[in-house]
Amino acid sequence: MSEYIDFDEMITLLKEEFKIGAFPGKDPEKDETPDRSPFEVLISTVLSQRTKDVNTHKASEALFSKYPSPKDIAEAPLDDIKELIKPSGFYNVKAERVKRIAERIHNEFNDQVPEDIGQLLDLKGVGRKTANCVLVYGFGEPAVPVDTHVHRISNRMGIVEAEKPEETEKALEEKIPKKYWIEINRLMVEFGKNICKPREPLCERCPLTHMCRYYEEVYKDGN
DNA sequence: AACTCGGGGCA
DNA sequence: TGCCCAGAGTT
Repeated sequence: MSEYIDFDEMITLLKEEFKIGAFPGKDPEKDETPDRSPFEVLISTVLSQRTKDVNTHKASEALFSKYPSPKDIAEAPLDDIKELIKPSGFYNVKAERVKRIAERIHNEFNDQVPEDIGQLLDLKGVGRKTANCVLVYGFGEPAVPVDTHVHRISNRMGIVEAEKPEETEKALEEKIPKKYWIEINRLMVEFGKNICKPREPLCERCPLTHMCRYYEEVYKDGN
C-alpha cells in the first residue's frame, strides 16, 4: 500500500480540508505568516511539548513580553518563569528546561540558535521532534518532526510500519518528497486532531480513505 | 525497552 | 473525578 500512496494527492486533499495548520506556540486562530525568531520557535516548541492545549501560545507570549532575549530568560528568576508559562502545563519541568536552554544559547552560542540538528539535540529538553520543529519553523529547513499524531497516522494508514517515532521519521524521509517536509507535520497534526484521532478515527469524514490501510483492512468491514 | 515526569481537558 | 493525551530523560 505505502509504495502506492500518491503524496501529491494526499497533501492536496489535506490542504483542502485544513486551511490553517497548527504551529507550536502559535495562535491557531490567526492565519498570519510565522515571523518568529529561531529562539522564539525553540522556546515555544519546548513549551508545547506533551500539550494539546491550544492556548500554549499564551504562555509563549507572556514569557517573551517580559523576557524577550535569551539573556533575559537566562537571568530571570525560575519562579517567575514558572508563573508566566503556567498556561502551557508541566510548567515546573518546562521552566527549568527553558531557563537552561536560554543560558546555553546565550553563553555558548552568542544568542544564536544553532541550525545543526546535532547541536540542537545536545540541548537538554530538546529531542528529535522539537529539534526538527526548530529546523522547519525556525529556519525553514526541510525536516520531518514526528509527534504522536504523525506517528499514529503514518502507521495507521500503512505509510510506514514502525515501533518508534524515530523509525517513522526515517521512513517518512525516504518516502515523502522533500518539497512536502515543511508542511507535512502541520497538516498531519490538524488531520489527527480533527479526523484521524487516537481512538475511533472519524473515517466517515475522512478524505483519505481510498489510500488508507486502516480503512481498507479494519474500518470498512466493521461498518 | 520500560519507566518516570505531572498538568489540562473532558466524559 | 477518573481517564486520556502529550515527548524527552533516565535507568
